[in-house]
Amino acid sequence: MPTPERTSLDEIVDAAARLLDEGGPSAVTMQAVAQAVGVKAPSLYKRVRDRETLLARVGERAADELTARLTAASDDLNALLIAFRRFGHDRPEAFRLLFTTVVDADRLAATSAPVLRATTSAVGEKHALDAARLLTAWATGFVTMELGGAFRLGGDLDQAYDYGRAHLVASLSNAHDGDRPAQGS
Amino acid sequence: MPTPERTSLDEIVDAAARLLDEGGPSAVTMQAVAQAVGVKAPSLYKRVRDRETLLARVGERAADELTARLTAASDDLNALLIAFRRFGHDRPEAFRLLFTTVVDADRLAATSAPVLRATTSAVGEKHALDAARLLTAWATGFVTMELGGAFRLGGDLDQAYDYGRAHLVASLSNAHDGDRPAQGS
DNA sequence: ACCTGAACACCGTTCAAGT
DNA sequence: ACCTGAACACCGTTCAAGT
Repeated sequence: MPTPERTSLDEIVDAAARLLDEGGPSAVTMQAVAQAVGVKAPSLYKRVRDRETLLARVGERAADELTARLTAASDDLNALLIAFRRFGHDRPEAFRLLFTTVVDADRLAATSAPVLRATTSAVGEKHALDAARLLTAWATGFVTMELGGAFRLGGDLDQAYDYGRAHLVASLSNAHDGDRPAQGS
Repeated sequence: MPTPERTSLDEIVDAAARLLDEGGPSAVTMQAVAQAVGVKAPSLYKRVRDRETLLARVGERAADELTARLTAASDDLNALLIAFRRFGHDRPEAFRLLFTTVVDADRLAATSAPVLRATTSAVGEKHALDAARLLTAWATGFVTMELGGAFRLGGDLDQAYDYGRAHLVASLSNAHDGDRPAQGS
């Protein structure tokens, strides 16, 4: 006689994401997740291999949310960089998880797509990937250091981000003109 | 009758750093550290408050090593950026720990000093801190993403780092001329 | 004064037994 | 077919007892 399902993978990942946001990775215990969805810890292993893959699922959700935010930023470099940092502020633990767990190649490509479109129109196809890596590395490092408290030499961090963003966007727009199609062609 | 000391804080932190390098944070158990220095786990609590502060000590060592490497890079922006990445490659787990644990302000200032000297001569005092943050954020993000496997859209990562480094150093050198003292004055 | 065995609370995970 | 209690191995940490 089959027992009715008392939860689902979706509900489990939801609960894990909520616990992560509220208390960091150490708060995501199998027991806490189980209690949040109304079962006992061993039942979770019917839906998920182990804690590590559960956290990987949470990381995938975070990647998808970031992709949605970046896609909504409409291929504008400044808007993309601002949306990226805002995601880090809104969901710091999810942001950290993104760069801790390994995300699959397809999802990675989806997240990168809006940035690549924007850099392609800024510096041309030839250097679009290099430019995208320059921008995402900078933004990732800035937010990582900001969240980790590594920026404590004074000054306004909003202004520091603006400085870097303006500098990068301007210098990318000015660079590599020779590699872009001539204007008006 | 006093028992002779069978270990020391230095030896304990050494062992923890070695375990971190070899197996990541999860390999740094109090039992493994204790065994490595020849005592039982409870004895560690005579020298260190708890595991978290032990990892903080390891992080401080890593910060000091990075400071030494950057100081040896002699205030040249390109050399600094290359040395920074090399540290990440040589000690990936220590690198990650640096941006996970909170390092104290004095040590942070010491690590930043060589970079600030180099950016001061590149863009002038007024924007030295902004420029230092731009460079360290980029390098931190690049190495973090590289170590985490977030760069998988193809291409040579050495070349990608060169691209970013050359772009940043050149654009910083060209920018802010108005804020620097006139040449030869 | 340092070290240790024993104990405690808390993990992740497995599995036989229930329905 | 899903759920659970019980159990296991393994953590970090405390503390009374040893020397």
